[in-house]
Amino acid sequence: MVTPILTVDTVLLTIVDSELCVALHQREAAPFAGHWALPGGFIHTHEDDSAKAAAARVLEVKAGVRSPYLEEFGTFSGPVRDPRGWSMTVVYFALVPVVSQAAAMFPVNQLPNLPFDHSQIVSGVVQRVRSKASYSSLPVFLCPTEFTIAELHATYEVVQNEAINIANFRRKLADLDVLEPVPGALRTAGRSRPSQIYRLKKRYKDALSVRERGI
Amino acid sequence: MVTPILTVDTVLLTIVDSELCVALHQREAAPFAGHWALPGGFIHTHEDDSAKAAAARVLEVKAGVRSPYLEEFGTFSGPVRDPRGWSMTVVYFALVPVVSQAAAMFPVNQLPNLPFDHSQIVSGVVQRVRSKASYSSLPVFLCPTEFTIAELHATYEVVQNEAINIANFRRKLADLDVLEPVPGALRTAGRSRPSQIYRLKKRYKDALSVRERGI
DNA sequence: TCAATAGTGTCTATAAGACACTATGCC
DNA sequence: GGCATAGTGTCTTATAGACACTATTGA
Repeated sequence: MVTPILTVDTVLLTIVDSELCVALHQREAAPFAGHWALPGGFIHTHEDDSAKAAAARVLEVKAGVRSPYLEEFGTFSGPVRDPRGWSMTVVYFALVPVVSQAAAMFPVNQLPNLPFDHSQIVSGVVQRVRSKASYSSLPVFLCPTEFTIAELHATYEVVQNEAINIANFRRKLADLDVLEPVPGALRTAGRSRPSQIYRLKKRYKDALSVRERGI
Repeated sequence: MVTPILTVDTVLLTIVDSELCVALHQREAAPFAGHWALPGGFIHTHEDDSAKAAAARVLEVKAGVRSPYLEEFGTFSGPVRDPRGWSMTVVYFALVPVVSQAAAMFPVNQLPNLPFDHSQIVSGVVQRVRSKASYSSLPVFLCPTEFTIAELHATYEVVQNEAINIANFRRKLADLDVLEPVPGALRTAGRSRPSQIYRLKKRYKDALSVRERGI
């Protein structure tokens, strides 16, 4: 019995210029050396405590990103997806506010051709993120640690790819109960009323708050 | 670099005497030979087209169950969960109406001690199934191919572990639009009005219908 | 004081939940 | 006819969505 090839791959998402973007990495080794692909790699059994830990390591090494929101998406496997033989990859997705220079970011709907089944993986993840955004606090992980409601609202609109009524958004956001105002912190932009700055409550630092009925 | 041990495990659920039950299998080989555990095994790269196909094969061989509703739950991995070394398992869960004699069924809240992290896996799957039941047609896969609304209602109540108003249940079930009446088929039980027999519409044979706002 | 964005209040439409009601079989 | 369960109608309450309104700053 031949042992399958086992890897982890990561889908690192962030927003650049009001567009949802994914990090790609130029492969160094065969197969597909030189091609853009998702940051991925083998599990190092001597240092990784889990597949998720391996994914976190890959993100740090290949994209310069540390401890983002990280969630398992699922596995992809089969005899033909990798030319080297029967393979399985465990896919994780991560959301970060900004990305170091180490990673090249591509808008999710203008991707180059990707090797393996990476195109399919990205579109699956984007679908999942859109879906979870519609009923949870997931998109806050695309914002910096401190932000205004207007900024978070814009983030939701980019992820959902549709206009969201800001008044109702505020109400539902209050229901989620994930944010706290930074005391005394206001942001002044132009000549309008300054807005309150918020941050995530501690207990939601790496958890989601979920609503029964949509945002 | 040491290659991880890679397996699939399955959580086969069904309802026996109004209780949600899981199939366990007595392990033949070490480690934990003789212990009750989830049906699982290695991927056979020469015959399995995917990890999911491996899970389907395991279910057929170890539990005598063929082509049920089968969904990936997630992976569990790490250096200590298997005494043989760094391991990963991909967990799939299956829902079936009845179970062949091949499998021993245990109520999910009266399980024996299970090896590896199988207890944690079962409770995770049960939580996921309960959650999906609350907004989708998932529990129909626990019913035989033909059933009455009352039977399906009872199934939902077992899965959700709470009373569901039958009148509202009918309305929401109609919204899901997954069932069709079997023409002319009625079920008579006792001296009351016979009930219409329904079956799944073809296009939902292995897909779910999902509602925005709960069942 | 006016422009601009922050933030609140409220009306309407729709869906959920409770529950009374009718329907239809067998005894 | 009456018992039992199938199945429907409808009233009340909660939530979503639309949108008008007030608040607060800088220019």
